[in-house]
Amino acid sequence: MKIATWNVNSLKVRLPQVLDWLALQQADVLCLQETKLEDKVFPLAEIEAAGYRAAFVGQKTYNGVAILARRERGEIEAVERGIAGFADEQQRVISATIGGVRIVCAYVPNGQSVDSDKYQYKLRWLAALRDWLAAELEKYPQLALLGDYNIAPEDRDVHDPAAWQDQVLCSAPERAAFRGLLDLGLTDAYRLFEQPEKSYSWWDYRMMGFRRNQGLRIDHILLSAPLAARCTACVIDKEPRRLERPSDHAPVMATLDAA
DNA sequence: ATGGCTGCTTTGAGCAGA
Repeated sequence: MKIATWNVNSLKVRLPQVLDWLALQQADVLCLQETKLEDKVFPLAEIEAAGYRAAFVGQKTYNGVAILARRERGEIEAVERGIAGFADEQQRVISATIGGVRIVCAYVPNGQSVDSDKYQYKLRWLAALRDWLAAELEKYPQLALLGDYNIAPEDRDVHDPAAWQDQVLCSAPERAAFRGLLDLGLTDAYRLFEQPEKSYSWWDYRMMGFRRNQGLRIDHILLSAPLAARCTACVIDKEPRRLERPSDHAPVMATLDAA
């Protein structure tokens, strides 16, 4: 079972790339962030025509998340939107069960800068996510949290750690929040395996960030212990970032052995 | 030192992203 996450920065613009990527990779589950689409205009027909089902929640202009699942994998079950107990107008979380695996698709707030109100919202949001996930893991021991975390967990996930030190995406409180998720018993699938140095999942559109590999690793797949035991690979696919009109994020994909 | 790109918005300059 191949499960993946991709911040597409507008599904309206990136839908052809998403469909091409699914056909190429044959991913079973793809979590999308920043769809930027209201539910009434979500391209469900095109996705179904490609052999996938979808659960989604969105809004105009900002945020928006979706879970796509290959029809052969069966129904998308027990769909839940948002973080229970955390009222939030921003559509950043959707969860569902596919093939016995609880999939949580998350778009963590960006935070803008460490001295902004948005940063405080990000930290509150992450605390609520952790508390909610603690309970979800009791209900669903086979749980994967996939998405755009907007956190580079360690300096090795940053092209220029000195420049980014204490900046948003890299600050100590954000990294502590990331470790708080690991403390729930989750494992960073990417770090289960030997990986190339200077591996990133996001590159700034400006200043030829991608060509110079000036990036950050901020998109992650965290696995509960039973799933980590089944994980045989985790990769960042940089190919879509090379396309015309790319998202600024690359997809991340983990492979799980049969249970 | 600043902004450097992209997508979006009751179309056009400003926002948000990271």
